[in-house]
Amino acid sequence: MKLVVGNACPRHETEAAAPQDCAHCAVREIAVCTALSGPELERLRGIAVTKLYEPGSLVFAAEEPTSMVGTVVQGTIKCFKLLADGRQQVVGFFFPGDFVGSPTQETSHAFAEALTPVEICVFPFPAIQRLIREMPNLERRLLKLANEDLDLAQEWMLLLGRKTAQERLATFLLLLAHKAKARGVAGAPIDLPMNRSEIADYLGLTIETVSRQFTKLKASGHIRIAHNNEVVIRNLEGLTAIAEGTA
Amino acid sequence: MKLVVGNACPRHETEAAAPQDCAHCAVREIAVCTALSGPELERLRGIAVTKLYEPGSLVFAAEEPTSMVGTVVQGTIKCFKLLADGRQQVVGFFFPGDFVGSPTQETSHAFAEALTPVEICVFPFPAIQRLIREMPNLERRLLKLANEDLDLAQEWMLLLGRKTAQERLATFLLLLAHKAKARGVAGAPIDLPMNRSEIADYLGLTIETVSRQFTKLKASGHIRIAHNNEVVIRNLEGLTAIAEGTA
DNA sequence: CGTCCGGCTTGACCCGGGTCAAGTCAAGGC
DNA sequence: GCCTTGACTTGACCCGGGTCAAGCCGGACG
Repeated sequence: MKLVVGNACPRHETEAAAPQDCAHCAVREIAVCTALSGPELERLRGIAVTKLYEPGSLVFAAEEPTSMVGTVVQGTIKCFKLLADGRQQVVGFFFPGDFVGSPTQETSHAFAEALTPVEICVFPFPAIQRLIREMPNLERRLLKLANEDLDLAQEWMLLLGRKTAQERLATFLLLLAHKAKARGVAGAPIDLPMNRSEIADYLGLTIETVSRQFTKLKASGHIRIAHNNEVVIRNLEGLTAIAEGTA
Repeated sequence: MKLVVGNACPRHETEAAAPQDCAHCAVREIAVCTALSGPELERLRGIAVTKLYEPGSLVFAAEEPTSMVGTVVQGTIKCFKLLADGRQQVVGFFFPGDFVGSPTQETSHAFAEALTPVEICVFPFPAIQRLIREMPNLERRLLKLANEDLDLAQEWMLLLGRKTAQERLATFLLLLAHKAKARGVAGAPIDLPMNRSEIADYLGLTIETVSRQFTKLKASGHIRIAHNNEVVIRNLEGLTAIAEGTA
C-alpha cells in the first residue's frame, strides 16, 4: 500500500533527521520500509518529489497526458469522473499511505482534487515508467495495488447498483473506519474530511438523502456525530448488518 | 489483452496444426503472438490447460482460495458479486481474448459463471504466481491489464451512480460494440449472449426497465433487434449522445 | 398442429429517493 | 452583539424506475 520516498518532511526541513514522534514522518518511514530497500530505495529517493496542494486545487485532470503518480503523505484527495452536464461520481478517497494514479496509462481518465491541505510524494510519469522496467519489486507492488483497487471498485459497483441509501452510508462509514484502522489511526472517532456533497457523489445519492440517512443512523443509536464532523460507531455489529443487507 | 497459450484446439485434436481459417484458432494465435515469445512462450505452454464449461456452470466462486486465472478462448463468462439476500451485481462480461481472475489475490471476491459453452485457457494459481516472479514481460502485461480493468470499473461506477436507465442501456450497447470491434468481429449486428436479467444486473436495473428501454431505443430508431438476440446500431452518433448524457 | 414453457414485453400502480424550498446552526467579519 | 455566509437538516411534494400481474411469442415436444 505504501510507496513513499521523499525529501525531508517540510516541518523539519532545518533538522537533519525527522523526530520520531511526528506522525507525519512516521507514515513516511513505514512507507519506505515496506516498499523497497538498499540501492533500489536510493534510486527512488533521487526521483521522488514532495508536492503540496491547497484544499480545492486540482492534482490532475482527466483526458490529459498522465503527469505523475504518487502516494499521499498527508491530507485527503478525492478522485472523480464527470459527465458533460456536471453530474459527478467520486471513484475514491485517498488518505495518507494510499497510492494515486495509473502507472501504465498514458492519459488519465479521472480528476483528482485535494480536499484538505495535501502533501504527496510524487513520481513523475516518465521516471516511474522507466523504473517499473528496471525494478521488478516495484512492479510487483504496483500489480498487487492495482488488483486490490479493482476489487474495491467492484465492491463499490455492488453498492451503487444494488444497495439502498441506508446500506450505502453504513458501508461507507465502515470503509472509512477500516481504512483509518489500517493506517494505524486511533479508531474511536472517524474523521470525515469530505463534506455531504462529496459523500453523496461517492454513494450515488443526493446531499439531502445522505443527511437523512445520517439522521436515521443517529436516531437508531448506531452512530454518534461530534460537532467537528467526526463519527463514532456505537454499534459495530448493527452497522455491519445494515451494510451487508442482513439487518 | 491476450494471454492465451494452450493445447491444440479441441476441434482439430487429430490434426497436427490448426487450420488457418478457424476463427477460434485465430484467437489463440493472435493471443500467443502478442503475449510472449521464445523460451518464455514455451514455459507458458507447459503450464496452460484448456478447460471447457457448460452454460450455467460456475468457473470459480467468491471467498474461496484462488484456483486459477485464464483467458477466454470461446464463449462468454459473467463475473458477479452477491449480497446475502441474493441481490446480484454483474461486474463484467468476458469475451474471447479477455483475461479473467486476479493473479495476485489469494482469495477471489467474486463469482464467475459461463453463459454459453466456454473454452478457457487456464493457468493454475500457484503456477502463475511463480511465473510472474520469473517473467517480467508477463508481469508488465498483467499490470497494464489491471489498470485498464480498473479504469473500466470506475467508468461503470459513473454509470451506476449517476446515469439514467436510458443512458445506461445506450452505454452498454456501445461497450459491447466496442469490444466486438476490438476483437475483430464483424461489427454490424452485436450478439447478446446474456439475457435481460443479466443485463439488468450489470446496469443496476430490473428486467422490466431494461425491456422498456430497449423498446424506447427501437421506437426512436437508434437500434433494431433481430429475432436471435442480435442488436444493430442504426444511429451511432445519437446513441453516443444518449450514453454521454448530451442528447 | 396444439400446448406447454421460459423469456420477454407491456400495463397499472407504488415507493424510495430526488427536487425544491425553508429552517437551523456555527463560524467569521465588523 | 449582530449580520452574513455556507454547510447541513428537515419538510412537502414529485417522479423514475421498482413491483406486481397479465399478456405475448417462439421454440420444444408429443
